[in-house]
Amino acid sequence: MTDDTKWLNAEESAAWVRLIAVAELLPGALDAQLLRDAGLTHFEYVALMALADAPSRTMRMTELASRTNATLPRLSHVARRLEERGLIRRFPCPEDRRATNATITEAGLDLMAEAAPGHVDTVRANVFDALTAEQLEQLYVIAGAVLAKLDPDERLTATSCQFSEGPVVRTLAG
Amino acid sequence: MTDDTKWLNAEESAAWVRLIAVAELLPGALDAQLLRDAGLTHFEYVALMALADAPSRTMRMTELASRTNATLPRLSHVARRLEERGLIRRFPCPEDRRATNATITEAGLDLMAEAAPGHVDTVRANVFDALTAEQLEQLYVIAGAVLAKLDPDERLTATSCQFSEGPVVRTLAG
DNA sequence: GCAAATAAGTTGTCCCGTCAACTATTGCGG
DNA sequence: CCGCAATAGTTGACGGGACAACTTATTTGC
Repeated sequence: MTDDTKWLNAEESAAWVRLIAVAELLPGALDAQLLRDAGLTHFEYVALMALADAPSRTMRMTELASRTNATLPRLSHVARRLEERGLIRRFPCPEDRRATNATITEAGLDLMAEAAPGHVDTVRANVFDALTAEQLEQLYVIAGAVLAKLDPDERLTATSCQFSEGPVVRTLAG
Repeated sequence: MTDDTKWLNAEESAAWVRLIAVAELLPGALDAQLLRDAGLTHFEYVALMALADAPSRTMRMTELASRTNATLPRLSHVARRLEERGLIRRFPCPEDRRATNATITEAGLDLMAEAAPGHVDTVRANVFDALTAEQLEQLYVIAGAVLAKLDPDERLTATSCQFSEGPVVRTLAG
């Protein structure tokens, strides 16, 4: 039986098992903490953060969907729920009346301010506390190389910094 | 306003954005290819692979759930569907009559043999083709360090190698 | 040995995401 | 300009996963 498939060697296989395990467990860990402490899924958190970081805290639905790797129907459902909770507001775009703009509300910003510290703690506890400075740099490079394949247009990474002294914190600081 | 939260610095924030993007995109890419070419989700693929690699191609439901990071109800639903498709069989465990054993069938092994090459190709195309040998080693170490936090019991990684000349391939060759 | 506690699975319900269909608006070719 | 394709977004139906309730079997404690 001929087999021209280039199977993974031992090193690749071992690394793959670990990478898959991380990709499997990390979202669950983030969701669990955010749901428990702020009633938000990680997806909702990212979407709200994207709005908070946007100019005038407003973004088109299509743009937001692209940045968060969501389909438009998914984002529409999520936006409806967030709007019902008073965390965002939607209104038709003046320039293109097909489009809808979403804005994070003050209540939304308050919730983000409340949720962010616990989330950052979780990120540290699960990831960065385990890494050296050197490994942090390596992770950045490796993830970048993989993303060049998975996300060649850089839809997900074309975002301003999310956790340092960004617009949200500035907003909170007044 | 005092704030004792240790926010992410620029390097950490940049690495985090990329890591989250990978964790977000990778499962979708794997699911898409496997669903298209074999009608299997990545979760089903991993579950079948775990069975194929198990001694006598059989495993307890609880053990399989633990290895695949699934709740027991979820695995039960998935197992029912896989059984309806003739890919696995379930039968009560003789030693503990509470328990259920799952076995992958010949049809299941055939499907795995059919699906594996395309899956490995996808893994290479999206991950390993982008990495140097040095980065492969770094990825292994970094993912291991993160998993020590996320999965201290090594439930997900206590598996035999999945892609090199393992039991599945031997079964196919024999 | 028996009752209570625990463990293994299954089933049903609810919620979220995907897909398909639909509306409304804009852009484009003739 | 006018008709048609393309774009933006919403809605409803369907399917998968989480959670709770339940059944059955085993273990533990007395």
